[in-house]
Amino acid sequence: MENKLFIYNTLNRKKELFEPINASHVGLYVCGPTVYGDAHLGHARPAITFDLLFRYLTHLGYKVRYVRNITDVGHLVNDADEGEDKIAKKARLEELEPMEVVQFYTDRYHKDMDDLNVRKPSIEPRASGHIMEQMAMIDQLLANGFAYESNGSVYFDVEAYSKKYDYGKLSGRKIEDLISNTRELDGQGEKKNSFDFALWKKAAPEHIMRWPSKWSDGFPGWHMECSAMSQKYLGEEFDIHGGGLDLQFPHHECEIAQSTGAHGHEAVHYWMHNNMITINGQKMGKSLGNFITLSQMFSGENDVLEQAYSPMTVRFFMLQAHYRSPLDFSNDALKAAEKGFKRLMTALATLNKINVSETSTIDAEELTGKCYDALNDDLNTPILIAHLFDGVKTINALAAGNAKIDANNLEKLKTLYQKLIFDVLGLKAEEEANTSNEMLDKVISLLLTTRNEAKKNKDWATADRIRDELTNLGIVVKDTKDGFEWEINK
RNA sequence: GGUCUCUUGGCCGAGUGGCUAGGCAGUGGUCUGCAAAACCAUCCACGGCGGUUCGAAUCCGCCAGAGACCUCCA
Repeated sequence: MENKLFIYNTLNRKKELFEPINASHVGLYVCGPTVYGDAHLGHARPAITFDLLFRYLTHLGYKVRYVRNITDVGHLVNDADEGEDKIAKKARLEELEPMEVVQFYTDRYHKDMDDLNVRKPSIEPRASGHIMEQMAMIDQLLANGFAYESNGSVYFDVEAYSKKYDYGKLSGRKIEDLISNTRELDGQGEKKNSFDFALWKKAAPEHIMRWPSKWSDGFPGWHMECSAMSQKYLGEEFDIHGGGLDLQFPHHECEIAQSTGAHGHEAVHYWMHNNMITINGQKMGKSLGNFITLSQMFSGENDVLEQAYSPMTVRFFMLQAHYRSPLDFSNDALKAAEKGFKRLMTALATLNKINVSETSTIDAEELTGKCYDALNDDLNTPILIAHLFDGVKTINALAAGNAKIDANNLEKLKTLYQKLIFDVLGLKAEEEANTSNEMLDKVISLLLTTRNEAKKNKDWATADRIRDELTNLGIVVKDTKDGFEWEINK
């Protein structure tokens, strides 16, 4: 395959030609959700970004193993909760088994991802199912002298690591800066240095989720799971690791330190980070309480929302911005995306009705080249979509008879749109509500047929009355040349 | 406080040292019995002040404003 894909590598802060370790295979790891609540708009960003990457690499002919984890253990809550596990906290509040909570929100997450047409990863490992692997890696770090045990917990020794390797290379941080900038946290007294991080944490008595180990009854530290699971499924060295920009430090920095400390070399060749979703210019986040869940987006049930937005509207909205740019939520922006998406899909339908000519005023090859150039430039979907909209103008001109296209070019154009819109961008036609109710469809068709007969008889009063009454009921009537169309207005 | 990023037209959002981004909205038009929808055309721009340059919105500096990370976070 021709390899022209450039990826922005956070490690070097520049776009680099993507060259996989194995010419035909790609290993991709992405940090997945912590399943203690519904997924919000922010979760959709990495899911869609790396779904796009997964789809594009597959489209290019690579065999991709895409691993996206489920975090169901280990993350500490804020200090008010004294280190209680997030999952355990939720479980206590709702009097459910921790794993019941995990299952509930994992299922909800999967439903949201399906709605967004996000393809399932090849492997979706859970942290709780990989305690052994994490303990083994901790052993390795202890043996290599980059970790120490303290009061039943095990910590990563950042100072020792820094003597040999560069801690902070990913996020551009220096040890000296870290020394003065760490606040007091639970268990600080057990650590040699404030910036050391937990590999294994001894569980407090009230802590429900715990596993026995040689150090203590406890649970793995915040960052172990990704290092251990990526290694297990993708090897000690693999191609791409992705995640949200907010995970760059400390999470990904710690992952690098853990993997390097355990194996003597780095694991990841390309680090990719998607930017944040903001609302009124501020990050959308759980702790800020300003998030909109995906199911709320789809149903419209949130005070911030002026209406419901379909999953494809949300997906298209995100693809219209570059994944490394912050993206601000607003009703106006979503409405614009909704209309734009509709225009694109309408043109796609038009494309199938175009007549072939002997000659062609259209060069499909040129448009194809532009589209792939955009994708190859660090997945520049806004540019790609701009080119697709230029193509929409062309398609409409063809349909109106203002341009000509031969069979060869038409076939190329159709293939291009099919592949890019469905396979790569992962968009899909959304079923109109009217097809879901056959009875309603028949009744309205009857009414509109009657209306058309009235129109033929120039009985405008009757025709308008039917249209107006339907409009009052929330049904929009659209006359066409050979009949009518209708849809339910939201 | 430390590190870093950003500032584009009514809104969203690309890009670039000189050549139309694109979408939505607005305006005008085609179509229609009228409308809606669709389609066509079109207005509006690069935070402020300096500098480099033949030429900068694009490079550099300063100022102003916004944000991210430094703590679980997508």
